[in-house]
Amino acid sequence: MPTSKDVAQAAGVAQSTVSYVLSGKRPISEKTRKKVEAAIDQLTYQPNAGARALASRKTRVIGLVIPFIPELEMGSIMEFVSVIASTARQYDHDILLVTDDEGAAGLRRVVGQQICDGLILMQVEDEDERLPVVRSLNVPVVLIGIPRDPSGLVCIDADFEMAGEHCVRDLAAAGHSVISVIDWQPAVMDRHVNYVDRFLHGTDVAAKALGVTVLHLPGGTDRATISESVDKALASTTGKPAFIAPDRTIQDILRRILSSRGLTLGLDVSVIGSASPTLAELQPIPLSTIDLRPAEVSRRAVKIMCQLLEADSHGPHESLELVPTVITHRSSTLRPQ
Amino acid sequence: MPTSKDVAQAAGVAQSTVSYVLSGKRPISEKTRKKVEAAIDQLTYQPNAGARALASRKTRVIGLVIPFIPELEMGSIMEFVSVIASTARQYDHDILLVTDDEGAAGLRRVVGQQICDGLILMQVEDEDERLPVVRSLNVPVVLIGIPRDPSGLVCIDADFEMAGEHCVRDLAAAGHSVISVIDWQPAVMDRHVNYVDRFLHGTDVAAKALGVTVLHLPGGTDRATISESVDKALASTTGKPAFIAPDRTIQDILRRILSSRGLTLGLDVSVIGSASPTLAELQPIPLSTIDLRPAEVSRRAVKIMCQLLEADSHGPHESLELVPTVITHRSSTLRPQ
DNA sequence: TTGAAAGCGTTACCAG
DNA sequence: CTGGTAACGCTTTCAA
Repeated sequence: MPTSKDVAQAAGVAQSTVSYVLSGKRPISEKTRKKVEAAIDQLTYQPNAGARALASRKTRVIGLVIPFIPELEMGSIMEFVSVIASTARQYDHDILLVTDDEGAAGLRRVVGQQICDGLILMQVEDEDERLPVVRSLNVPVVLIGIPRDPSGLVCIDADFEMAGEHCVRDLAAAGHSVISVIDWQPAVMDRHVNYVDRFLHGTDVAAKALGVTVLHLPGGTDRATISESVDKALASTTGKPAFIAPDRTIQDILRRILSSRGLTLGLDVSVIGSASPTLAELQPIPLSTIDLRPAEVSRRAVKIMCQLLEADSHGPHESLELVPTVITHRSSTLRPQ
Repeated sequence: MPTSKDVAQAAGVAQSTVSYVLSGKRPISEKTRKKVEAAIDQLTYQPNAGARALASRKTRVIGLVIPFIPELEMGSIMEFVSVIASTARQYDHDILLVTDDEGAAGLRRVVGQQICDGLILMQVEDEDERLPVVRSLNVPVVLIGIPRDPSGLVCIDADFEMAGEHCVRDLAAAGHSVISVIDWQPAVMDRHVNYVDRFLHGTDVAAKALGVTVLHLPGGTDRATISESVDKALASTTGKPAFIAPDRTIQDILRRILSSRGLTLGLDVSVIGSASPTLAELQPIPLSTIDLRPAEVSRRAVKIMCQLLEADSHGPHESLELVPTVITHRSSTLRPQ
């Protein structure tokens, strides 16, 4: 493997000049730049990351802490991971995976060994045990999710409250006055992931504003619970029933229950739920879809991180950004079941 | 941040001794080891990864090349990623994400800059454009998937042929003499991912051996295509129809089509397909499930990689390992739709 | 069993 | 605008 020394020799300049050509940190005459660049791609030189990190104290690597929760929708996590990784590349950074099963020790390790310059945490919970650690870590950290106490932290997430409002407004606009919200699955509820409360709060706010009734009914992974919830919903609705089902697994079960009762989605009953457009293409949610825009959230998380790294003013930062959610109307493309 | 020099000073030994205590590459007296260890955790010393990489020419990082194919089951990719990352940690390595949208250049970059010591490629296709690159890369590479020409490469994958055989045998044992295979979705078929052919070949082999008939019918993401396939299947079966649907998205559509025709899964019709155990839990596939054991494939891929890194005999290696698939019988837990 | 010192390949400062 | 050189923090060889 050629080194910058080899390049310098080949170009007949000093090693530092090679470095400056690459970094652009000082003016270089057109002539020597050409010479150096020629030597670089003749030798197919690539700078050694370790040496660079050692000398510059910057790894250009961002640690991404991925959750390991079997109950969670793996597909949606992957959407974050994938977008985060490609966005990082756009800012000339790489992504190192930090699995959550290493726990807080893992965070200390990657930061302590200076394997990465900053951390992005996914699936931040209300009272997250990792928070005290990251606060003390002295590197930039971006949270995807809003903990109960976000003070001193940089947080970003989808605007779940807006999503909840969207849903209720959309159904109210369609003429529904009683709307049933099927909760997330218990595994999610129990973890107190903060977005659940925000979403539900959004539905309540919109309900109050519009003078419609919102019923909160338990969800679950078994037909029985949801079946019961559907019973309750149908009993308390006189007109066409309306459902909000934010959890994708539950949407699926709900859809089957409704169709097994002979209710045609979009015709006899309205359902609205969250899904990314691509996924909605494959498994359409009837009527409308809330797009929580995971890709946009991911992109912004990386962008914020890279700005923090750029600035690297080592004082603690604090910010809270909510990415607007959108409703995608899909009624027209709806195929009756 | 404390350095090994600080540790050495605090322990009253040479810097090299600290290094040897950590690496265990030469015998250390109990006494000095104690002193050094005390100093290490008193200073909360952690070795600097960059410096270590520079001196030892080993980063202890493995590049994981993740596919970006929107049509693909994101959830199953995440299962690989997640297991690969935690297994790597067990071998004291980390995982760096390499997104496939960087293409072959990305591989050259991470290896050239010596950001990682080896590469694991996911979703290897029959004629994969990345193969010539990795062959020339001079670092250990492990492929998950079997390309048409695996010479000089280290490959590992689920034994899809065995999976195909399993399915046919299972259905034949249940009394079916005509079995319909619904193909993967076209997006997958078109990429010529090698496992499709292997799976289908497996079904044919078993069919021949057992004297049953296997029908190959087109799959897709739209109801119409699959609906047609179901028509054909029903027309050519006299007894209880049997389906094999390896693609998860297609399973879902198939299931809905069958139930909309009043066919109760497991009772009027047999369906068998692949699913990870967790997913099967949520959406039980009637009769049986083929478990392709992605976690096991992932673990072995990492293990092989780490063995190659250990050995680091720089000659090209070649091996081909198929992880046995299993059939999980789930009939007992089946809830009729 | 231990210590001293020479790299590893960059970056960045100090001169010119 | 460019060159020389001292770090950066570790590993490893050579000596003792």
